[in-house]
Amino acid sequence: MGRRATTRRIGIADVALKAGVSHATVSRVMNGNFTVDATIAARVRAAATELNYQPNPVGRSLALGKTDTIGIVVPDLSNPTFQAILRGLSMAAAQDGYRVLIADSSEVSSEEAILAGEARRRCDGLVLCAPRMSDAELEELAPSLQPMVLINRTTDAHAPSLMVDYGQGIQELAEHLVGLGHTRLAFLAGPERSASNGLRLLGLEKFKAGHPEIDLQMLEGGSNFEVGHQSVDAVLASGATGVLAFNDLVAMGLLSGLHERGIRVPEDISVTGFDDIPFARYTTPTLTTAAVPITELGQQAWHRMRDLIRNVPSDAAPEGPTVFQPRLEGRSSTGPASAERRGG
Amino acid sequence: MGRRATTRRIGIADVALKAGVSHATVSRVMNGNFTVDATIAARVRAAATELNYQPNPVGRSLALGKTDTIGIVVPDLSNPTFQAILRGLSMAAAQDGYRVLIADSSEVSSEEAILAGEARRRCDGLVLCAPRMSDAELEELAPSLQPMVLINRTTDAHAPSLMVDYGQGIQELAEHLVGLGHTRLAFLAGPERSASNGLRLLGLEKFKAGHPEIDLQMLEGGSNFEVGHQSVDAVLASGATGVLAFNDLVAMGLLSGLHERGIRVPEDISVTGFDDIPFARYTTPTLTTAAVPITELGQQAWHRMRDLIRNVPSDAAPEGPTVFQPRLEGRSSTGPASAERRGG
DNA sequence: GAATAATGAGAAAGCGTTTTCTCAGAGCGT
DNA sequence: ACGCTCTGAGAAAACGCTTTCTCATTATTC
Repeated sequence: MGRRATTRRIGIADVALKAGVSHATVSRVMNGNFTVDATIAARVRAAATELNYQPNPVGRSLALGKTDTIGIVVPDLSNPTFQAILRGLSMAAAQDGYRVLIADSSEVSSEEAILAGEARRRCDGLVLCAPRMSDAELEELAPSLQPMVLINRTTDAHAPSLMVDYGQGIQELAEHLVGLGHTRLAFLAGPERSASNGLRLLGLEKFKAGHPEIDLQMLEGGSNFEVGHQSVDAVLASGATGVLAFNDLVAMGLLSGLHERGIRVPEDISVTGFDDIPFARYTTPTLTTAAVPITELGQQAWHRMRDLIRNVPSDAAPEGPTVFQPRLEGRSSTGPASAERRGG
Repeated sequence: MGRRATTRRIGIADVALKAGVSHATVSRVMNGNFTVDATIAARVRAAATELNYQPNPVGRSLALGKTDTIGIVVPDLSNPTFQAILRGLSMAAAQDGYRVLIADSSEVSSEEAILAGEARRRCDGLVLCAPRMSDAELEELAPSLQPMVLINRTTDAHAPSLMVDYGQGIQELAEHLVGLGHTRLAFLAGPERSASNGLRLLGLEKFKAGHPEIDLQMLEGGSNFEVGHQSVDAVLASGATGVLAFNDLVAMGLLSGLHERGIRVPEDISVTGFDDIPFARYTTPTLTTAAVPITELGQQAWHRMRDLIRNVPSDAAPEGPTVFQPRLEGRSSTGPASAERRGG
């Protein structure tokens, strides 16, 4: 038997009693079923407002087999990128009366699977944001997580996938620096397990192939301020005049570290970020970066999810992953390579 | 009758059938009830794993009268402060096996009440983050939202409340500027409806009373980058040498705008922020601000909520609001008032 | 005016659990 | 050997809702 709450919430039965009708009729009225006589409907509505009746969503969910909630699994909620996706998703879902449940895996990829499964059971669908789990695990898990939408990840299992073309974006940034006369570049890489870092590396391979004359060094890194800030020495040691940071956060950390050393940006060194987070317009100097329409990505994630939930035939949605192209956002952290450093 | 899913999820009944026991026994085993014979328990567990049985949380919620979920209502998810609270709350709640449901009111205070009520019914409790609704409305709503925790807001209705002492913080920042020799200050205010802006104004009133010699001007503002960026003219026109921005975002916008005009910070003008968001350490110059332990605030919100849910006697928790004191974080965006501007 | 169709509302089953109630059977003492 | 307690498991109610099924009432038609 269920637990009896200390003060029982008022339910459909109370309204039915007060209006002198059956549970069924109350339910019908509450759901706008027009097979109910107008007089009775009015009486029920009156009773409902008088008792301040609010249907219990849990009972509703059980009967209807849906929760009007979707889950989102993110590796780290402190990352502005994931925050923006969450926001876009949440806003878009709210438009259609859906709520968002959060599951933060704290970058612990081993917990991700359990977390995802648990979240999925509470929701009508799941958005997996750049999952850190292996391809094999993802594919194995996929069936039990449907309907599911992937962000910055693909899988052979059938699931819509939204990708940002980080490879193309980083290439454009590199080309941008080359166009400014830089010949020695450095890439401040991101986290090992990050799929988006892999895409950047792939893009840079292509870039290298197309520009054998350019010296491009790979430096170890990460994804936050501290990493950028602590990389000043490595960057200077590399002799690069143009630095491609993994993302805007790293770039900002680097900018700050360079400033402390009295090294001028862009006069001495040019720096680029990635993502175009809102802050990038307001750094000093303003940050050249590759803009990712991240909020739109969250929105799109919801739209794909909605199609799945509503069972829209899959041929209405694109088969392969939807790819978002970053847009080069030239600002003042990049400039012509300085004459003296250009030489060596 | 409930909706029959296209492919029925496997339920407790399937496990019971396979193990040759009753629903009840399966439930007992799954919940670690030791009144079940070890042999039978093992058989049930085997059946469960073989069928990959996962209890349906909705059914569970209905029977148990709890959802293991709490809701958070925020005025704007794009605000780093609310993001940080959300993060702290989510992490802390996850520790105790609770999930967080998001309700973003998009600063529309009229929707807030409905949103809150709806979220509450889906959850075991509600965290209201700086609600924009009126005091009267909040108090009227409070009973139906219990258990509830307030952040940056109080109410006469009984509910734990976590407050940041913005008044004290802004006073310290102002004192800091005065200590550096500034005599003409300006406050770039926040949104009208924001309670935290009201607290800052109150603090500044006190400050004025204690420093009749200081010229403190109030400038209209807001809470984001753009506002700070667009306020450069107003700030310059005010003749102030020290500017108290509503928060770090506004300060960063201002910093950027001043930089574009070639006005040096802190040599020509000193600027302070508020909140100490992670970015504040990495602006150029680094931002003097009042640090708010915001993630801890989210954490505390969960702990208060947990006490309410577990029905811990209220005398265990403090009666009045818990107040968090901001800590002055002196960095390089503030410096001695310049001789030439100090005069006029 | 009687047979038929249309309308509207109640009874009850079902959603998937938990938990109380109940009772069969085992263990034990006398 | 009989009655007692105790253990363990099944039957069934409860959680709060939706919806099908069913049937009573009224409207329609020849």
